Amino acid sequence: MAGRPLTPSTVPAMLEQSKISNRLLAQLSSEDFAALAQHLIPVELHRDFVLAIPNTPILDVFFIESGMVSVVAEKADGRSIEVGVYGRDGMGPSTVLLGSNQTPHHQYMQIAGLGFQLSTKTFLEFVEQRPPVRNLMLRFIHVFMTQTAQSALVNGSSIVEERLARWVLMCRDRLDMDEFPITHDFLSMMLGVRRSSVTDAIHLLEGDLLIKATRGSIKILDRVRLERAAGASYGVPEAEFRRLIGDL
Amino acid sequence: MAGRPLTPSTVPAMLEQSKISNRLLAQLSSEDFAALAQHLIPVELHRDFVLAIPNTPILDVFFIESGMVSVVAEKADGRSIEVGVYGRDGMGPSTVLLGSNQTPHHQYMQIAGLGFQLSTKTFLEFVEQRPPVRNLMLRFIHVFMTQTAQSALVNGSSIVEERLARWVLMCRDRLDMDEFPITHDFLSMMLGVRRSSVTDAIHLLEGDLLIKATRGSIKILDRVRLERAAGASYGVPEAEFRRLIGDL
DNA sequence: GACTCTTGGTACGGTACCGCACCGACATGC
DNA sequence: GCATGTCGGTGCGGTACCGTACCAAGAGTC
Repeated sequence: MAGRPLTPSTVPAMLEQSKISNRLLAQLSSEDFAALAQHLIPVELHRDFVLAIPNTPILDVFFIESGMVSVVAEKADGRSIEVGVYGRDGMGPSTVLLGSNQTPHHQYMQIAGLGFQLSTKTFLEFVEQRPPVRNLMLRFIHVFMTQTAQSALVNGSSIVEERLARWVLMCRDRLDMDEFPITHDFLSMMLGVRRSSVTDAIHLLEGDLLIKATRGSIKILDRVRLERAAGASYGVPEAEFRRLIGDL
Repeated sequence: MAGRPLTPSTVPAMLEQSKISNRLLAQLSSEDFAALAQHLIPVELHRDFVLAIPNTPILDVFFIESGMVSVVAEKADGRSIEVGVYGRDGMGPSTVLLGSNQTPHHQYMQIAGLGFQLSTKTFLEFVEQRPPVRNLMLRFIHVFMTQTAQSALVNGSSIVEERLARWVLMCRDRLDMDEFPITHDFLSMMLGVRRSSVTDAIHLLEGDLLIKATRGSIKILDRVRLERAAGASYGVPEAEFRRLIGDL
């Protein structure tokens, strides 16, 4: 595959599967990958880039190479909360695979990155013809559901400090950096708490030397102890991912 | 179909689709229903009947005719919370359709009822051959995901009184009774709060004459105003169900 | 009728949040 | 240099919960 001469139809991307970060694309058979690659348009996904508007037809789907997507549910009264995240571990909006061409949730880039775009129509036609691809995508959806359920669990039973530690770990898992740009204000929307509650929780984790926060950025100092700080909030969906898809 | 003589292979159930309560089975084409009906074993589902044990192979799936299933996530520290419910509106454990033969969650009958059982293997072979059936099931999974996301949202941003009102409404939607058996203790597990917080919330709703609680039972007095009390906590997954499947 | 178990009402102090607000530190642009 | 906007630290009173505990009312058993 590599080194095959460029032809007009393959100009947009001469992709080598071995260089792909996306865990789903990396899992495909080389044939499936080659066939899908023809449709993948490399795109830059800037911060706040919108992947889905609530209750609006989803025209394109995205495989994430880097950066992170927040999936956010909003109440009629304006309060909102993150119900899941994905990055190089997934694709979305995955709801199109379940026969719904729209979702009640927001989806936007929380951390800027790169990805591949293709039309929903093309994607669905493709997976329809390739059951193994479809099955892989469905397993990802199961893992994502588990993550949403975990959010429901911790939102109802864990203190902010633990939930913050979980969020930082989930972010770390999807980026290859120990430091990433995020403001207290955004975190407060993700966790569904007051901005100053986030500030307090950050100070607690900083006091234990687990993270170091600077203006607009958080850096992980001690991942192992950070997992301990997250306690039972972290781990279940991550284990499901490894069981059903592979290493994160 | 009706009145066809009983033969050994069809003895377990001579089912008429028009008499089925389950919303998914009712949506099937008459052919698909007839084919599936041969595999359906009518079962009584007593209170606390277990449909899924966490991280344990799922050997059978169930279409619910009456009663209600709680899907419960549990943290390592023992705290647990309900992440979804289903009854005649669905089936489960639906995760088998996503290629996972187990789930990290508990599933058990919260309100006793009736249903149909069939082996996971038979079910998966059946849907594999019948795309319309499969697609219907996947749409149900989308709706269920929406419900879990809504739980994450309200657990993080609504007071107990609202969440209780939501739970009562979800229960009402799946049973045809305005009164159903449930203790404060069970509700406290479902909502992830203290038992006496449930008692307090019940008293608030009773004070507004929205419900009437007696020992081990809750009765709805005014559904319209109860929806108002639930506020933005209730409605989103229910709208998705109507959009993608039909009347509840 | 006495016993036991389940269920629900109530109370206590404690705390993890809340809404709101203010101000200083920092970054960007001119 | 100054202006403007973003971001984070802090404080205040308030409240919706918490953990724990005790007791009474109802329901089933013998």
